[in-house]
Formats: sequence, structure tokens, C-alpha cells
Amino acid sequence: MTLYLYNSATRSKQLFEPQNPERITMYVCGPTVYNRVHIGNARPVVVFDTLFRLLKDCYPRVDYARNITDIDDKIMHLAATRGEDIKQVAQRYTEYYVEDMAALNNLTPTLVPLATEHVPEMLDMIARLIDKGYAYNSDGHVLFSVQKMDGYGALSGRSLEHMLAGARVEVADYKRYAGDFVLWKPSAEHEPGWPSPWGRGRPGWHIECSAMAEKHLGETVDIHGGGQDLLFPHHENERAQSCCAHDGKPLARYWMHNGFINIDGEKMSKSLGNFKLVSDLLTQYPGEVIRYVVLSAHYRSEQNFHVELLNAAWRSLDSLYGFLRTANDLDALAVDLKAAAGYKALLDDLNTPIALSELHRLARDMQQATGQRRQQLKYELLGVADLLGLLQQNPDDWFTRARSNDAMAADEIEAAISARQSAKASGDYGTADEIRKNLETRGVILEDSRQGTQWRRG
RNA sequence: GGCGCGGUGGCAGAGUGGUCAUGCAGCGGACUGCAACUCCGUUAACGCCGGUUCGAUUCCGACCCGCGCCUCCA
Repeated sequence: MTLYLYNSATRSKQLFEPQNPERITMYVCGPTVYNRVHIGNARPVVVFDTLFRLLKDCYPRVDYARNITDIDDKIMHLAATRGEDIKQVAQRYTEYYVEDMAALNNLTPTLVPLATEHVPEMLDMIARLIDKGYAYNSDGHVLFSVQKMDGYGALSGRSLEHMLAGARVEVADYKRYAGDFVLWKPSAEHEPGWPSPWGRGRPGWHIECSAMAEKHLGETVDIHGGGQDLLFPHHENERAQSCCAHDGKPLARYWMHNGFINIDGEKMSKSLGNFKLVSDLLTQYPGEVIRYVVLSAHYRSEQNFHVELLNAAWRSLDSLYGFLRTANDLDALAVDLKAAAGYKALLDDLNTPIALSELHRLARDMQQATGQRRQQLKYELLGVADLLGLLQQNPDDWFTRARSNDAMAADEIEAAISARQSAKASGDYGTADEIRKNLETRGVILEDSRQGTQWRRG
């Protein structure tokens, strides 16, 4: 078993060698809870959930932390406009987030730390950074001095000169250097805040991840992940804080970043009005279909998202579940999953498109195989699919579960089918076809076979 | 301006120096009372121009086009 991962820090695919094979640690940046999540927010969650599943299969223990940022200026503004407490706002959107992510078959991470519950840890880390000379207090702000750190910018591959050369940053007057970033900032009377040695205030964006990773996973994590856009400044700054607080020890051994999702070739943005909320998509598509679409592209490449993709993914899943339906009564027979091509594809930097293609190959092979081989193929198919978070529901449920409230009830459908059976038996094909056509207009498709008639919702 | 990424068949999307990705869609056929499902067969691609090579979609160079990041957006 050899796992290769692309490390953003070295810009190359590397053999994954954990610090301690008995306990793998992974930290992924979670959401700021101020709105419902869109499909772009869902991509890292699905990607790292898939990695989590793979790691759990390879190692005895995996501690996977995905934080919730529940204190942030965007949350504050929303709370203020609605006359609510930030806690109410954050809690509500956290619940939505959990709900949406669960609908996409994402497992719950081992740890889900909240920023507001780690303020003491952040204050402690900030104090250490000041003691060590990496941070300074200025006018109620505490700032990290990027010039004090050797190799600042190495993660994202940029130098201070280049960063500031073409930058159009307004330099705040409390900064000693334009590239310095905030660890702690003052809160006005009406704003949420916590007491600190530097006055009442709130944490900067980056410090929470450093503090929470340290507390729950230790000074160095094996894998740190997030979206491509977090590489700079967020991860660069996290790395700087942690590294300097820990006397040079690296924050992460492997940095992983997923690419963006575009909508019809354009970046998703509120100004373009083209962002797709997961909750909206879920009203029309099963979560598993959305997950399939996300996994159909390699996580590092850009993905172009549009409605036809969802439809194609749905049909692909129909095909896979169709094979499983015909094997419903078959007992799976265990084989070594790690020998499966789909498993190997995942070990190669999470090549999910190849793994998906293997699902189709396995399903087809299973359909044609007999005896033990058929049972083994079922095991392999379900096993690889499980690593992808797919195909784990009962095929009959997949095909017959009602998608809306006005959908035809199952017993009504069964009654229509037996009426059609009688018509067929008496040679009255006109009536039989009429019944079938009626069902079809109500979203029910019939499939005759020697064993009888099966139905599914189309 | 700085750093980086990508251009593959109708759509999506892997991969490779020399038969095949795969899925969805299309086309032809089998099965079926007719369909659906399934099966068999099949069409179709590697931005442009050079170079290296016996051979390049794959390596090298130029060009064209598209895209991302450069302080709080996954």
C-alpha cells in the first residue's frame, strides 16, 4: 500500500509518509457560517471526505478536524442587519451546513472545533508570538511581522518584493509593514469581543486554524487541506504563525488544495449571480448525484459545472444501481480491496475519475460473471464505491423513493402493474400499453422481465 | 506588472512516446407483443507552428486562446 499525494508546498506528487502511522492527522479549513453553502464550498468537503475514507481504510486511526469559523466580520454584519446575536446566526448556518454536507454523504469529521470556543488558545499563541518577537502590538491590534520570518511566502511561491510590487493594498496606518497581517483586532463597544491583554477584541482570520490544529492535532499535522484560494494568504499565514510559535517546526507535512468550480466557464460569484446553492440543487437532485459530479473530475483541476452534468451523473448512477438491483439477493464475497484497480487509482493522488470508471467496469463484469466470481465482484464494486461515498443505499430505494410529495404512491403503482398484467394475460395489449403510458406520464417507468415487472421513478 | 494553471471526440473527463480510457448522448443490431432494462457492434478527439524521434496527443521551443491568485472568496 503506497499512497501518493500532490503536495502544494513542493509542487510535486510525493509518497505519503505519516509522522506516526498509528495516528494520521488531517486538518481541513471549514466554512465561515454566514450563508448557505454553494457547490464550490462542497467540493473540498467531498474531496477530503473521500481522502478521509481512504486513510481510514489504510491506517488504524485518523483524526480529521474540520473547523467552523463562527466569529468573523461577515457574520457580524449579517447579525447586525438582522438584529440578531452572532451566535444565533452562526448556529443556524452551521446547522444548514451540517445538513447539506450530510446529504452529499460526507462523514462527520473526527473533530469539529469552533473558533469561539478556542479564544484562550488563540490568545496564548499570540502571546507566544509576541514573546518570540514575531508579533507586535499596535494601537489595539496585534500584527504578525512577516519580515521576521525566514521563508515567508515559500508555501505559495512568492516573495515579499513580488507580493507588494503590484499590490493595490491600502496600507493600514497601524501596520509597520504592508504585508503584516492581523492576529488580534479591537472591537468597538457594540461589536462582539473578548477581553485580552491588548484590549477587548476578536481574533484575526488565520489564528484560529493554527490554535485549533495545535490543540487537537499537535504542532505538525500530516495533511492540511482546503481550496486553492486559501493557499494565499490564509495558509501562508497559518503556516507562518504555527511555524514561528513552534520554533520552526512545520505546520503540515503535506498541503493539498482543490481547484475551483466554474459555472458555464465563469467563476462563481455573487455579482454574476451564477452560484449554485447545494440546498437548491438538492430540491431537484439526490445528494449522491451531486457527489458523483464532484468526483467526476480530478480534485486539482478546475471543474466546469452545469445542469447537463447532473443529468448525466444521475443516469450513470441509475446504470450502476441497475446492475446492483439485479444482484440484490447476491451475497458479497470478500476479496482484497487493495488489489482493485479503483483502489489503486485512489492511492494515486485521489484519482476519482479513474475510480468511477472502475465502478462501471466492475458493474459490467459482475453482470456477466457467475458463481463466486460474481459475488466477489459485488464486494469489490461496493467496496470501491464506499470509499467514494457512493452506491451504499438499497437499489430498490434508489429507484422507487418518491422525489416529491405529489408523486404516485407505491401501492397505487403496484395496483396499476397488476391490472396491466391481467390485460397482458388476456392479450389486451392496448389496455396494457395505456396503463404503462399513464404511469410514464406520472414519472414511473416499467421494466418487464421473466421474473416479472419492476418499476422505477424516472 | 509578479507568480501559476490549462486548451482532448456532441457534453464531461482520465491517460499514455507506438492496439482500447470511461460515463452520458448518437447511430446500427439482438432481446421484447411493443417498450424499458440488458447485450453486441459502431461514429468521433488530443489549440496552432516548428523541433527531437523510426514514430508524438504524450518530450522540447515559439505562438494563439482561456483561466486563477497577488490580504480575509472553497
